[in-house]
Amino acid sequence: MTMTTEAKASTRERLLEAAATLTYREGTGVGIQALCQAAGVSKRSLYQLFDSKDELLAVSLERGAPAYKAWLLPPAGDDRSPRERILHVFGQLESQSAAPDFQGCRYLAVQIELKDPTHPASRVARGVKDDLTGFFRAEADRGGARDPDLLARQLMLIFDGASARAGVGADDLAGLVSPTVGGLLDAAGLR
Amino acid sequence: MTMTTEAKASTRERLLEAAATLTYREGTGVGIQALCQAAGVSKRSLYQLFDSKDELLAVSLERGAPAYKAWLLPPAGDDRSPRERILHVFGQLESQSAAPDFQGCRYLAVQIELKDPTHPASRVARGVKDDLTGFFRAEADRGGARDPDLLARQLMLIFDGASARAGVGADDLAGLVSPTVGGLLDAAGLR
DNA sequence: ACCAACATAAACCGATCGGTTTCCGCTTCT
DNA sequence: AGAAGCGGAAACCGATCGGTTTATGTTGGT
Repeated sequence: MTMTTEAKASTRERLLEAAATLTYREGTGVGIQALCQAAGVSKRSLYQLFDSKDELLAVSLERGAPAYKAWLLPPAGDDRSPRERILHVFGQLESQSAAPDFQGCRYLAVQIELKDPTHPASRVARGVKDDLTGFFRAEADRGGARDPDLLARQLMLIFDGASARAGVGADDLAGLVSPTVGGLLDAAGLR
Repeated sequence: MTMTTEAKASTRERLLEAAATLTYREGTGVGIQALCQAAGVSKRSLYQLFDSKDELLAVSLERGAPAYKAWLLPPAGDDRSPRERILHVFGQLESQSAAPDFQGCRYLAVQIELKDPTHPASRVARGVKDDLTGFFRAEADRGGARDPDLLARQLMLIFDGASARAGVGADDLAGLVSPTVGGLLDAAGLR
């Protein structure tokens, strides 16, 4: 057997990483030539690892999702209150928005750029967004919100709005997100 | 004189209209071939009316801005309260979001698609967004909000968030926007 | 009736698109 | 050492990109 475990997984990983980086910075319209060059991989290798550019984008987005969630969401077995756990998410967003290369939530951007909701990458993006909505609703529920579904939708409104505004450089979110979310949680009666 | 008034303005107008329609539906990446075909105009005419595709996009966006504002904002000499005037904007957004071909705010989409903020079309889009922010701030001020600047930023958060969420089909905004904005206005002490 | 301006269709330009194929070097196993 | 296969470089495919040019109407003014 040829080292089944431990694997370096290099060529595929480099492609996925390059796809993640370049499509975020330049949009989903980046050429596969640029992708391959950035990854140091030949087009030949690309097309024997993936069926198409679309699939590469989708897999790249999907592979990055767990890390994104792990970074955005609080640990599962957290002892903090739902309120604090929800605010944690927005704190992460706000801190990320300070980065010089921040361009907003990549999953939202992908859905906007690829107008077609049936595009594989768009489907993956929608799934990630749905997961975040689910987190909000679960916490809203746990915190005894008056209308957990409504609160979850409101939080997503703020999340995507903040992400988009900061992503296009229209706002830096400083002193904006926390009070807004706080007000929402108060109004929802989140204990 | 060759009919200075009354003008049919056909060729240029058709191009601007086609640009508005197609870039909204398909994104800023549409080819000029498709643009010309939709407008029933030759590429030659395009390039003697505009310097480049980028300029065409920018002019198209700019030409549509007054109509957009007229539709979105309440009449200038309105006798309604600031609160009602602000809610009018969100009512318009919500009603627009029901349309089957709604894809979110085109000015936000343009900024996200063209990552480059110096792109002429991106500059135009930013200007329109700034105008809306200015409207919110003016109304917040007039209504005696505790912190008019903060309220304006919050309202833009909601506006862009709602536009993006509805645009990608993640939410239909029904029963979501009005209570959320209402809560914000209450919290800001808008009389 | 003639002329000038404008708009069209279509060929053309070099560059790039997504995707395929050929060739060749390098590693790795036997 | 020899065989097998992975992966990189690069040519190649037809199509399209943004943009230019030529040649052919078509129109309206005098």
